[in-house]
Amino acid sequence: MSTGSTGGTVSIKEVAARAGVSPGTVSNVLNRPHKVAAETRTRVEKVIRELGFVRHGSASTLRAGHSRTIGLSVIDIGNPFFTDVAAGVEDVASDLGYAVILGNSSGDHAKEERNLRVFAEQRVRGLLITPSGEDPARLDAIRDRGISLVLVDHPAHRSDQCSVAVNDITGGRTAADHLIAGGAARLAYVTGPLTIRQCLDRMTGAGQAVAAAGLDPVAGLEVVEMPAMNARAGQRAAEKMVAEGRLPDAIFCANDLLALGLLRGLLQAGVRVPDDVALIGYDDIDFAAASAVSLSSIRQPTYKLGRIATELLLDECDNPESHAHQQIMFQPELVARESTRRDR
Amino acid sequence: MSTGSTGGTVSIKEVAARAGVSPGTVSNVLNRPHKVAAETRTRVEKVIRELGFVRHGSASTLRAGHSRTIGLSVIDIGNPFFTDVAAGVEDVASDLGYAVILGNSSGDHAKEERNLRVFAEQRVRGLLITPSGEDPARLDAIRDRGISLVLVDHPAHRSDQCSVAVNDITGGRTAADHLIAGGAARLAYVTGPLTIRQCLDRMTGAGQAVAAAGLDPVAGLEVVEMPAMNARAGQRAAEKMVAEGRLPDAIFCANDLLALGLLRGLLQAGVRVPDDVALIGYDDIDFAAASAVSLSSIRQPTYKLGRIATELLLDECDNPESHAHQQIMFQPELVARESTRRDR
DNA sequence: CGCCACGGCTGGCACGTTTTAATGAACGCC
DNA sequence: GGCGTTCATTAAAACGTGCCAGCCGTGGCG
Repeated sequence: MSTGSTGGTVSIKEVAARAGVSPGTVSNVLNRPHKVAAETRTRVEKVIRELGFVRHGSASTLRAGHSRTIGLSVIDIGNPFFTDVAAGVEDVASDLGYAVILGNSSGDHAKEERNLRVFAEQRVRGLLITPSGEDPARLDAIRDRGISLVLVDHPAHRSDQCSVAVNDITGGRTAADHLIAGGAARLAYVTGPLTIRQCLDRMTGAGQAVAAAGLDPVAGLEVVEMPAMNARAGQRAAEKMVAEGRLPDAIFCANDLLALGLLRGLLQAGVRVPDDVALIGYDDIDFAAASAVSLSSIRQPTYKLGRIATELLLDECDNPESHAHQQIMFQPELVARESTRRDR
Repeated sequence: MSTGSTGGTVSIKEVAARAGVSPGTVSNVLNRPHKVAAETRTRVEKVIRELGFVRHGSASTLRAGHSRTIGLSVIDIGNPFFTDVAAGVEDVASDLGYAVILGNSSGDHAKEERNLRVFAEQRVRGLLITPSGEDPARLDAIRDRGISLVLVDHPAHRSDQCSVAVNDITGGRTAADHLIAGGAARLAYVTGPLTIRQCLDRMTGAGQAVAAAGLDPVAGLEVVEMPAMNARAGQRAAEKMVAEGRLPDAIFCANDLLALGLLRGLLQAGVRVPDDVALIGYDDIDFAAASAVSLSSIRQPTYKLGRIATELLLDECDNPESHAHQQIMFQPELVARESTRRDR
């Protein structure tokens, strides 16, 4: 522990005075050490340590015109999918000296708007966003403000923008194919709002699989749309389907939270999984493997999504000339477990 | 959508010019609207909208001497416990116009240090921290810098500081009592590093229960210390205990992630839960109820923890005089499920 | 009628940093 | 020995906002 008991805050000026140099030199020590004579540099660094000086980020941002923070706007921080993404983001950002400002929209459009405003006020260097709705104009407005943008889990609709996504149509088709291969002829798709692109794409993929298998495109895929995408909504969906007495052969859930809730609801109602109904989720969150009946799912490279998105973003920020915009699309992967075991 | 196509950034000065007032008046409109005549105010507000002006947070921070951001330092953002806390924090902060900067230490002391440095650079108004180790001096150093501090999930050791915690000793005792009441005589405690206070306290509580039940204080509570507190560590603990062939009557895990991993490991090894071994976790995360054998646990008011911590912090920031420091201690609650069912 | 009070607004300085042009010192070269 | 060159450092001007002192005009009161 050093002597830095200055009580308040210590500025570059005080460091300069104590080290017998000008403030400019201290600034150089901080930002362009190579431009400073070795002896001077070590002397200044010593004073910095002694005084416990830490650079005033706001002053720096104000002068430099840009900050060392990025914004991360997600739809539901309670969903392990986004948590994994956030972990990837945080790791990369932290390594490169950036701070991450977290914004959780809870699917609420107004709240997302408010978060974006906060990001704008903070003059974040860049923004990672999982847009909750289709609204290109709003995103363009942000870009016009000079804030770099990378779409996370959402393909870009223009080539001058980075995005990192996973093919949800393929994922939906893979899931439905798997269920059909297991012998299901009547499928249900339990989803969140279909205004969410992911939900819609996964449905599209499932529809393709149903059609390709020669099943009835309407009766073959019943769609159950819930207002939320958490475990509670899944449980309610189960209760609803059981109450209405029309259970399909197999159920595909738009994410694992829905699937886990649904699973619980089915089991409580005495429905056996996979014997009575097969079940598959989406995301392959950690808890999918540990559930009552281990849950089949579609795995996405979540952590990697966060890492790569952040790398793209910071590359765009730090090397604006050499940066090449990329739209990266990963392919999801089937993870078959007990909930779709076919030996029935 | 307004006409705000200024391309770059628009300052208070331009707003002032366009509205025919001085910059000071615009500042007043933003910060002390009541000091401005209604007519002038609406005119300025109109221009603000038209130009798409958004306040430069850094300039504001620099001048005002404090920012509208708070730091949140957690140990593992992948743990639903912390996610719930973060959700509570985000909700309150967002409501009061504060931005949350997220720092995830992953239990890494150096990384936590680095995050604290970033927080200091950003001149966060306050800091919510779940300290990963006992190091009061470091926290005091932060307070000396004038940054308000609220300890989350950790009782304060001094009365001039706010903290929000849950009684872990009680929780540990409750868990062990429950296992003993179920007929267990030989308990094991599977935990993360005992340098973590929570792990230690829960062990202390369990030890009290063992002693109170008249069991052997040594043989009655075997301690298995793992380097991490996630599902993987839990699974490894199970494999280890099974391999060594000495399974206790009941296992108490320091958190649900460990317990879920352990549960999976036990089931894979053919050990029946609760028939062969009873199992209880800690935190009562959402997924505890949905696991293979639904998991008994100790519930903590997680979301509330985050909310109240943030409310205390922002009260301390915004009303420094009237603020009364509080050390809040919640009591945890037993949630009994299948994994400790006693009819064996 | 003169004076004061007050509401409403303006002007300008300060916050801490970065950056650019200028300054000084040291040095080799014609 | 003067001169250009290089290197290390300095002085000063921004960046956009918040705050304070002060200005002006109006209206009430003695």
